[in-house]
Amino acid sequence: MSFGEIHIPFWADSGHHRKQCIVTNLNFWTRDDKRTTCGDSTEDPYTFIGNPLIQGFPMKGKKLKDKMRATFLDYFNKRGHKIISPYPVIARWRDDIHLTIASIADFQPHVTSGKVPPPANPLVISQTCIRLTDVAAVGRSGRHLSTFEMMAHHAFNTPKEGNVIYWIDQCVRYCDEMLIEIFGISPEDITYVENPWSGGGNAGPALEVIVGGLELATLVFMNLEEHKDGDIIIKDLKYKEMDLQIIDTGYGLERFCWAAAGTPNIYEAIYPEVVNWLKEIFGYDELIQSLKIDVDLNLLLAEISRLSGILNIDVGTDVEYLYDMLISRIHDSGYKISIDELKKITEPLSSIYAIPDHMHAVCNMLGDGLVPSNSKAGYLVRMLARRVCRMKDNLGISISLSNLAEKHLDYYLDADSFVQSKEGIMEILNLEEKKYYEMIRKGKAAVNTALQGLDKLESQVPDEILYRLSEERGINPEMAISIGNDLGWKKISVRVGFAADMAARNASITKEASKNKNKEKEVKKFLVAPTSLDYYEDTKATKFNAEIITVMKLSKTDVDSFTFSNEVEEIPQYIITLNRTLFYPEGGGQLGDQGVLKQGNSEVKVLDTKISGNVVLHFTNSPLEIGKITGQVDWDRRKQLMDHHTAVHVVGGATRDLLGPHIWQAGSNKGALYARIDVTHHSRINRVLLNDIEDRANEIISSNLLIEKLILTREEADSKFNFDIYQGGPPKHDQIRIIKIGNFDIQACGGTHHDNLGEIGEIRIVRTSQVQDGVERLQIVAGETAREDARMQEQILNETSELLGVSHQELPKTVSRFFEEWKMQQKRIEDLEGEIIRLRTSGGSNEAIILEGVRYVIMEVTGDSKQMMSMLGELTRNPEEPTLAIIGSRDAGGKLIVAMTEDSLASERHNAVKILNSISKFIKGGGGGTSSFAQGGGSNPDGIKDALDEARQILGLK
RNA sequence: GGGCGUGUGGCGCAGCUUGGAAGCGCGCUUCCUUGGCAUGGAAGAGGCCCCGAGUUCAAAUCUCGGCACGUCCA
Repeated sequence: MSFGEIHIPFWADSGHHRKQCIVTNLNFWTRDDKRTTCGDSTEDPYTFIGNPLIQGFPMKGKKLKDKMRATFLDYFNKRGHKIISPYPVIARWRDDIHLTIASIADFQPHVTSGKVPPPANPLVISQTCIRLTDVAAVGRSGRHLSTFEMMAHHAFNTPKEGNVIYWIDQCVRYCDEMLIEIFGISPEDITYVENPWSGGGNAGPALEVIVGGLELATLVFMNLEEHKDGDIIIKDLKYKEMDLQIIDTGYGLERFCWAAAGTPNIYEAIYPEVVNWLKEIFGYDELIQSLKIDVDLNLLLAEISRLSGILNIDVGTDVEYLYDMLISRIHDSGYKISIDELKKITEPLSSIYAIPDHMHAVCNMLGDGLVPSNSKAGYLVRMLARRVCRMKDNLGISISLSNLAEKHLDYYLDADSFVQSKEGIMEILNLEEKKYYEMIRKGKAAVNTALQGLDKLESQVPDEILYRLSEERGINPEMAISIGNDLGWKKISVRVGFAADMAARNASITKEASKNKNKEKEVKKFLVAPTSLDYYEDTKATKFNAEIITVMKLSKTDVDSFTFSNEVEEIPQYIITLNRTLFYPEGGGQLGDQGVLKQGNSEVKVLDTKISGNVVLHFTNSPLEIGKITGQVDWDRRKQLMDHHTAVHVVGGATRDLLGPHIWQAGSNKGALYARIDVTHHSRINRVLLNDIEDRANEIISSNLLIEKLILTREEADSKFNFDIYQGGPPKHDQIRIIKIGNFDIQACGGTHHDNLGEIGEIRIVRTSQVQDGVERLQIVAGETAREDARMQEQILNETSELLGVSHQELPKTVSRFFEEWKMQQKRIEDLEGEIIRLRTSGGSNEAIILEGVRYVIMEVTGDSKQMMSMLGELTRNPEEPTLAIIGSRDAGGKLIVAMTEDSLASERHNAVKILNSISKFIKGGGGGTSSFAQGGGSNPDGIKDALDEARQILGLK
């Protein structure tokens, strides 16, 4: 028996036979003797359209989903499965994925690795998932969704410990019984296709459950893990059997709904109200009537769904190519319509279908407290929002994003269960829509500029231009072309295959990037006994006795493999490890402790402390002998670090309090000099708001709450608190340390904290900056540093006041007055210089000589090159008075400028560069320019006079 | 996390490739045209070319750093 084959008693008990599909060659199990295909092949059309497969669900939309979900949960609940509430759609407990892509993702990696027990066993759940890999197919294929609910029953077995809840046989029995008894599906219609699953380091046999041409569920029996000594080979990777064996199932809620509704596609089954609303606003019925085509629209749409199920729609697929495929198949099926008519029917529909799907994902993501951004998960929601904007613009309907969201929330979601309020979601979407249209507006200018060199009759736009517009300006190729058409390049179009090339280009760039990423520097492993971390017991203790385990000299490359903060004053030379320590190692954004280690009469400085695995590394300036030591942590610094760390929690809580539940810590850093916290927020935080946050934070501090420190298991922590305890990032251990400041702020955190809030004293928020769109950085100082900061500011003000001789209050006014005056005086100097030139060169002045219709002005002036320029402007700009001017200045090593009135007698007769080159040697320099204007400089200002004399000589003026 | 791009009168932008006199459109001021408005015409004011270093005789332009902003990919 080869891997992936599934032989269970149930097959014989229920009359199933194993067959091989004549199309896909896959093996499958069926009760139907005559069946030759597996059910999911190109020869298996949907049979349920217009003829519901699942009985007893006459409704559509949310009611249908609710009843379907309840039915599923109830079936498994009655069979011993505990119902688990769905997890958030933003996978904040993981650092490898942004979105919850499957129900099993809820339990990875902590439960699936065996470290943490599952919340219940067995369990049943209906998990909202978001997958954006096939987003291009949504609305077009008839079945793709970017957001869906994965209904699932899971069981976690540890056969080695004799603990098996159930395995393949029972799992299939549950599934089969439910489909037949609960959903009324006839037994002959069900096929189970053997199709083993692998991915993400795990693998196992699996069954795809196909009914009526539609894959309703997948049953995965995860029992293998990737291992270098594994004896099972799948897709060139070695696997071995796991201790933990998992029933991982996935039933597509929306697909069940579709099969129950029998609509031409999945969207009509779950979003009927919004689809009809959009059709009405767009005028879809009128469009169809005006086309005067003689086909049954429902049958045509069903046919498109069926064909799309066979054709592969991928991210890089060209829409044009798809239509070519589709139209020939539709002609084969006997429909007499042209490709243009087909496009007119389906193009608007693809948007009308995709909009509610995208809005469902957008509302779920924003509802979970996500803030749109230009990176990470925030970018994904922005991308979806922008797709919706583009689609509604293409449809030509004028409904705002927030209106779409409002409608969607009312029909399909329970905003009450969201972290973010309905108003919050709408506000964010209004901001997003504004940003989108601003991008389009700027994009128009960018397209115009980018196309400048292109002939208006040209039909091809160079690929590079389109790539750049898309990557730098967010203008996708279709949009760029359409803007170009409006701007006068009537003939240009997106070349066939461009989308695929662009996707390939992105893929190769990504591949290249990940290749470089894998070259990360190797961190030295320290294979010594774990250090006892005694700093948690009493965060105020600073003096301790311990024994040295190792002393290691650091080489240059060793030093480079660590990153030291700018608070580390000298480059460490040694690493000392101890059996126990009170030195807190850098972690959770809190910098490492400093201090000293003493041994007899020797004393070494601890410059920094880090942790590697569970070994604390003390970075020192000198070595010590193996043996006993006394350690002393620098308390002033530690106290400051604790002030800052606790302050960061308080400021984070205060910000969330005032700005809303979407405030999430995106990173933090706590040093002795200052601390900073990055928070997710959709707008810049101005000083007024910052003052409010600062006030709120100080208010909390003066309430002197108790700071509780709890140690819980991962299970306890997850069940007792919300996911927002993981502000500092996904948990890395199965023991969770909770820092609880009353009910104001509760977080999992490994840092050192005070016992009472009052010990911080005072918090000042110094400034904000933006780390990326949607992430604000608050720089804060607390405790002694806060007072020092205030003193420093005071000093700067004092010095400035003294300099200007005015009080603090007068400073802004005075400085701005000085700036204005300076500008006016610059202007005045320029005017006066012009006036001087005029005086020196007019009337009887001997510095201007007129020779054969050209005025020659050769003179020495004062001023830098900018000032000389404006003088020359005076001299040579008037075309009525052809002038050749040569002026020199002793400024900065000597400067010479030769200029003449353009297109005049003067410029006809002389060449500025030639004149300059023959006189610049006197100032030991060079220069250049155009034939009517040249400037140069040198290093010998005393040569100016000689240079000007030489010029007179050359020009025959002497 | 990685890449790319942008910052120039009040507003919107060009110039940067290849260093050599800071430009365009709208707006603003004054005047002319008109019964008035729309409009048309003429003249004019308004620039630390984001900040700081460097290269250079010379930087809006090239290099590096900072600040602000945009965008794509994972």
